[in-house]
Amino acid sequence: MARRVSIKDVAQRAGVSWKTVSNVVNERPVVRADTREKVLAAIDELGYVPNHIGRDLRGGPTRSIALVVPELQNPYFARLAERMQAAARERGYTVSVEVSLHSAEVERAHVRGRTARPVDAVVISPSALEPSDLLDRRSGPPVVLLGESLTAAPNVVHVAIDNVSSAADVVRHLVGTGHRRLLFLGAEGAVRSTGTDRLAGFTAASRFAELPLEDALIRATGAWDRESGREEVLRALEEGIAFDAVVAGNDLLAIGALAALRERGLRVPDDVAVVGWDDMVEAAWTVPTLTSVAPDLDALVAAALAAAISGAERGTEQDAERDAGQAAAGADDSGKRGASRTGGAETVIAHRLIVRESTRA
Amino acid sequence: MARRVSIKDVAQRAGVSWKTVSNVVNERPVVRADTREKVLAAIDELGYVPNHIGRDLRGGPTRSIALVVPELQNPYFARLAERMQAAARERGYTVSVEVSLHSAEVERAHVRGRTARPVDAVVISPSALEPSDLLDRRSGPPVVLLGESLTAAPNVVHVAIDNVSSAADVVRHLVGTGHRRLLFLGAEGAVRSTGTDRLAGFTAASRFAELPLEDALIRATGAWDRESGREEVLRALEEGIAFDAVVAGNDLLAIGALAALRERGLRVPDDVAVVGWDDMVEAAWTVPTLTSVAPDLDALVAAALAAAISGAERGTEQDAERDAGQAAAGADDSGKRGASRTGGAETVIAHRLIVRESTRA
DNA sequence: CTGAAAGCGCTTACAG
DNA sequence: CTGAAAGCGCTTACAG
Repeated sequence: MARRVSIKDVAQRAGVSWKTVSNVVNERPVVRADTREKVLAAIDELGYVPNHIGRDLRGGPTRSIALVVPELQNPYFARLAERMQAAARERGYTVSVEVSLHSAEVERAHVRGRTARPVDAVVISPSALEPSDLLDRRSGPPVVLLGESLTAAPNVVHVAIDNVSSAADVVRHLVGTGHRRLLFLGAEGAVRSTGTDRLAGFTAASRFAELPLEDALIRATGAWDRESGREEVLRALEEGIAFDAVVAGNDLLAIGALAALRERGLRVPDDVAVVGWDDMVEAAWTVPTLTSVAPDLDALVAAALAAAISGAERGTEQDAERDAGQAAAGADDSGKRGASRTGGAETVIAHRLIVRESTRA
Repeated sequence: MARRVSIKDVAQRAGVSWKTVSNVVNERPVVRADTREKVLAAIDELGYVPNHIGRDLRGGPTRSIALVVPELQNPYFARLAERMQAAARERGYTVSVEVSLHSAEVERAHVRGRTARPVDAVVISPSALEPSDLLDRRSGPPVVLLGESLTAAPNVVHVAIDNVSSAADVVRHLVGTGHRRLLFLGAEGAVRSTGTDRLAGFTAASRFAELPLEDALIRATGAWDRESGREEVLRALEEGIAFDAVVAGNDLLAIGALAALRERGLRVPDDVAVVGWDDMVEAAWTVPTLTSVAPDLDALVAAALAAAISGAERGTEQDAERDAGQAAAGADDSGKRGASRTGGAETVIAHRLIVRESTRA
């Protein structure tokens, strides 16, 4: 349909130069009140919205952040995305939700800034990313990792609950309600991840409580979804492994466990207790309802956003410094930059165990 | 961190003019093979990704589509978004997922193209949008409405399952399994919507089957989520309304109904059968599992995307035509434009009723 | 307080 | 086949 209305249309309508319109839009205090009114009126009549593309191209901050999640099928990520977008909107930022579908390539591209549209920062819940992807990068936007510290790398910070202690909390709760043979669902490979940290906490606490820790009680799953959880619990049952509780790496796996136990006629929590992580909304609606480790989601979103924005603003400053430096004399400012980029900051988010029917004594 | 690598860096590295790089990137067949190789090598070494912002600003297609959904908390929308983004990626388009949180203002802004970054088309699952929002607009991107035809408007098409007949299918299934007092959950207001169409089909089929249709059996809910479904069923029960089946406007409401019935000691499906719409993944995991109307999601995504892309391409052509016309003589090309913009196209997506435990005889 | 200039990265005609 | 020019919408110095 008709052409988009540009700053020049507004200028013409208001009878001023189009640079003046820019001054009004950007709330620069140099415009006389009546000129300002005229311009505002014209903006309103024409329904003008500044085209951010012009600004973006101009350089400087785009005020946009990419949120990269492995999938949106997992309601935890869906909720996270929804909250992050709403919270960012309030702060004048735009969040573009990118679904990686567990593709290392997609994750890498974002982390390295190899995307068609530049952003000021990327918040990523990594799934296939490897430490080297973060260490190798010679450039790229500030990165906020949701979850474990894959590795310490410059310009990368982490926001996560304390997965090791939350796992210990889970074990304590289970031991306190009389369970001893705990099956861990969702063991993962070598790269440090949410799963490896939860397992580490599980193992440490189990050892401390002198619980059995046979290999057969530590189970990997194909994926972290309902069906994988169900299949792995069925498999354990078929193998004749005895256990009186399932500690699942997330709620989806736990829901699958619930289904497997029901299929085999085992009662939850009487025969087997079940716990998960994430406190998805669904956890309050399963039969029986599901005990789960709940991250303080508001805090998580706020911290991730704050880190992204501060990274974005720092990034912009640095660019300014660097440009200034280059313009001045091509000076080597590596010292200065190194200082402001010390990475490895980790924000720990509070969590609590929401006890529901799947683990009552 | 370091400046983004631009087309000029590549040109310098390859020892050609930067316009030649553009020719290579855009696969224009005017570049000699060895020049081309050199450029490709430089692109690879530098990790150059064309900055789409430059293209966007240049005008013409951005190859990006906005998908506006009311919420991501509803797993149906989350899955839709995930699929749409993946499908679009395959076709060289970008999908930006925008959560409106049921805000009429946000929905309106997108439909009118009053957004900070222009897109080629918008696919929207409207929640608060009114017919006038579509009729009034004098400009804006091609719109694909997911769901009912709010109204016939130029440059707006619809993609949806046949909600009226799917509701009739639900009633037929219920009558066939011996149910007569059906409670409808999720009645909505005056504006035509998914809910009103499902209710219309429900009402028509009920009348045809000579089922009771008292006002008390048609229930509105606060929202279309689990808790609203639960509350409304509890309310109906408290009012002493007798019913032997619940027809819920979506699966979330149905899951709430399941919980309410369980709380009151009613057995599903023996005492009360329950059906929903959407066939969310969760429907296969509830207790009992939930009978649901499943849209052919692949077809829905494909149709919505095809409609958006064809709208986008048509839009671009028109712009070209218009510009040409203006350049030539400021000719009035309204006739031409009117013809290519005839709106009101509706694509009907196949659906089927997935029968699960919540309605077995 | 307002106006004219330069430039962000790219593409689209056009000239050589 | 390759190069130089203009312009998309905007902001950021700078001049009047």
